[in-house]
Amino acid sequence: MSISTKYQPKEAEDKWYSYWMEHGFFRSVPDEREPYTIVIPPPNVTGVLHMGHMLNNTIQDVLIRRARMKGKNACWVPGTDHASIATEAKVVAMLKERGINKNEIGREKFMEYAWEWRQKYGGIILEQLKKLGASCDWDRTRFTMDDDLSEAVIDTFIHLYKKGWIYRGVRMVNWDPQGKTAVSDEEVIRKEVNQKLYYIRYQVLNPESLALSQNKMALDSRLETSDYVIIATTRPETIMADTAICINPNDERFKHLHGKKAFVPLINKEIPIILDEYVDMEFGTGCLKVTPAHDLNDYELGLKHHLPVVDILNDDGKLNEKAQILVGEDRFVARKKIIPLLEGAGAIEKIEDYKSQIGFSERTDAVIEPKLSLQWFCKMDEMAKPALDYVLKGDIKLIPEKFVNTYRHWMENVKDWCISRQLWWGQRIPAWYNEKGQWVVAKTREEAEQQFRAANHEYGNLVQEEDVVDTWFSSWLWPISVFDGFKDPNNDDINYYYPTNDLVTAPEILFFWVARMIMAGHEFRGQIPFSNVYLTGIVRDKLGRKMSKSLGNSPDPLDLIEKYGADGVRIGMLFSSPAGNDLMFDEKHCEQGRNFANKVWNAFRLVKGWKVDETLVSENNVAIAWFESRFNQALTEIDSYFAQYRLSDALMSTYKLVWDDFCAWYLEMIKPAYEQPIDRLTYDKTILFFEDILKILHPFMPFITEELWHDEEIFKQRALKDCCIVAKIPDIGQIDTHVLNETELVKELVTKIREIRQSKQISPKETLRLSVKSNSGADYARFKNIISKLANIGEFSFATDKIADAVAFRVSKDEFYIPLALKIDAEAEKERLLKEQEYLLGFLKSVDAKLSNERFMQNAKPEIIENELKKKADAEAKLKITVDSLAGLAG
RNA sequence: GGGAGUUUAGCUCAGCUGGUUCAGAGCAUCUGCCUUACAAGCAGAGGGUCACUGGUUCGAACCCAGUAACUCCCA
Repeated sequence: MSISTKYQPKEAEDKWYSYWMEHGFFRSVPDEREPYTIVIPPPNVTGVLHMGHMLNNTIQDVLIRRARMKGKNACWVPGTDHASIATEAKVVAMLKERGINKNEIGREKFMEYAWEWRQKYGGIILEQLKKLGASCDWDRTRFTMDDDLSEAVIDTFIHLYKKGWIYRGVRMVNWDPQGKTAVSDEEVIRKEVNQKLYYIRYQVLNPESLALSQNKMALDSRLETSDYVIIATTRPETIMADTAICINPNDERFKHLHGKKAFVPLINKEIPIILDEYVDMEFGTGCLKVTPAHDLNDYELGLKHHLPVVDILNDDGKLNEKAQILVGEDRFVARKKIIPLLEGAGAIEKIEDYKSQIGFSERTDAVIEPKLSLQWFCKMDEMAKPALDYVLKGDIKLIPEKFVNTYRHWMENVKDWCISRQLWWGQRIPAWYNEKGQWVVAKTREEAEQQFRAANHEYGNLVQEEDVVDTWFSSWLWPISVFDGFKDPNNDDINYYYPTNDLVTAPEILFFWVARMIMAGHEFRGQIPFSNVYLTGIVRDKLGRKMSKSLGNSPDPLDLIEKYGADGVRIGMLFSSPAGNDLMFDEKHCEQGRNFANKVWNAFRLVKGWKVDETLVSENNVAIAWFESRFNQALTEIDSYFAQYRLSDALMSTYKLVWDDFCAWYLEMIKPAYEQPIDRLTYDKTILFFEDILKILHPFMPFITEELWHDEEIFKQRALKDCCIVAKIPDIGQIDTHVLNETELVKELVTKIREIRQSKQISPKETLRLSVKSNSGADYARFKNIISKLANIGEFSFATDKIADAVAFRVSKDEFYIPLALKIDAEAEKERLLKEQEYLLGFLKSVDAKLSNERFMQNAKPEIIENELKKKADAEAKLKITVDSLAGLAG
């Protein structure tokens, strides 16, 4: 035999991926078949493939390949999203390297560079997906900033604005001072950070001196009072923005402060002491400084108590004139510099170490600043209702189901969506301003002018809104826009492919992507966008840490593919990755996957080496009948696992069918002796089995299966388009439970004999004699060949009585004897039998206890009782054999 | 602080509405094998007080209550 004992993935992978592409197997166009559609969660254009993508896309590819092989018209739409913040950051960095400043070149020029960047690097991740074997319809590749998709974004913006669901308002947003843009809650990563908690004294105004407050002398005397409040803060640089001190009205310690005022240190600003039960008496000093411009909770408190808002920070995080001191300093520098100032003023009580959660920008890693700003918002409440109902009614299934609770919780407490971003890379908001700051929403300048004209407003120098919309405002349209459902709402594609079938994504984006796609589906098509949402877990390392670039604990997927083959890595990802559970990634799984591919490869080599002798008569009919039934039984299991989206279980069933049943049992049963030929019937049947095995393996391991599929020696020459990728998954055939059950007994028998060899140190090469006393009615005669071959039995006989001087053992109710030249250790044998007897008696006792319990007999279902009776009968039969054997030993 | 989830073999996980021989799988471990398909392998074996405590029940890994530890989401 010439082929290698080891499967070499590399060559097969390149060859077959190109072959599939050339022959258009990934291509889908509407036809009369049932569609099966998946739209890819578009990866970020700036991204490179990471382990999360590997898992996610392996799952999608398994689903899509299986659907294709089930005869459906399978369509997997690929693409990328434009990721405004990340991409803009990359482009800015690129320009900086070339010595270009974004603001100097202006918007239009910047966009040219950005497109240039995206042209160059934007496709990397899709190329990487091909290495994995992803069978996407690449002709349908879309990008969220393609003209059509962008137009859809603008049109939907206008549509929602007209409905009154988009509005402008001042809100506290998460401000990224480095990216100089608002980011959504979901783009803020909270991390525990070691900080300091500063205890700062605020002088309390002495009311007795109030009357004298007009002159400076009097002010000094007022400040001389020893009465002060202490607040605890992690952000001393914001004290200049304080507009109140808040205490809990129930706090006995501070009753004397009710109705008084305090002074902000350093700037001596007078602020009221207000009362609110919001303040936690246990935390810090029980006194809270209220800084409405720089803290979300304080902002709400400020609204409630009608406090002024003093914003002391610029967009870049530096202090402005309103701070009065440290103007122009960065917030962190200011924090350092203000401490000595406060110390000098005697305002620092103490400083403690403190741990707290701080928000960081996902994109720039800058500390997020809560900031008040004028933003565009999309109202969520009305859209949330139907989107929630789809899931609660089960029109859309979340897998695993536990996410329904989380989904409901979020949808019932949904907040309006801040959709504007202070960036250029993205769809520019279609709002137009005149010189007076009046504005309209319109698709074009001309339309805007018309609207201004109609309203009798000036429209000489209209300026378009500078901000773009959030990237998710494109992504939520994805399942519709990839099929041009906005541009041409009644086209063949959208009518055929939409609603799509499955969406495979991460639970982290259940809300800001999945939920919003459901909203968009309802709002713009009156339909769900997909029927099932399969939520994958997070890929973690062995220690349970999330894989991330910063930790450096993530292997490069392409290196893994290089090392273990794409098939091996796919298998590795799917092992132990039940839906919704995190996956503790271990390279060992990939190794296991590679080993499995190699196993299939070698099984193939075995079969390939056989020569057929047409004159031989098959002796393998039982083996063939058994494997046929076993195969169909496994198919049933696999189908049911797929129906439940339990892919790792489906894979495991397939793995065991191939490795254990086919390789370890079936092939060993039928394998001719070395260099001996095989009969025609067995050979042909085995080839058919092999072909079926390749088919069920294909969704998991596309490359090796396609490679073997085209072996001309075994399968003859295939037509150009006769490929495994489009082969039909076998239908489930008949299952003969009788042969399955009897074979299980035979397998157990063979294992027992092997065990006896091992324990008595008898070489597998030494033939043994076996006598069978079948009490169960199982027909061991028809398994004679199999048993002889697998257990190396030379003489096979049937007995009606016990045989003395032989190793005796039992499988189920049947008795077996192996006469040995060795002496049987009667004592040890007796001990073994006594132990068995003891166990059986105990077991019987427990069964009898149930059967003699009146309440059990009354309450238990009939089939349970029947089963207990059967257990009793079985145990009694076994007991009798054991007792007889003991008697024989004694005699 | 609010919500959700997890805890079963050394590791990763199954275990459906409680009822099949003192709980299953894969990996890892141990023992014996280079038996001409495969050492990326073959054959065999060992390994668990189902987190803890109590309750319901004829019967609990499974249901209920409490405790502990961990994880995630929201504030």
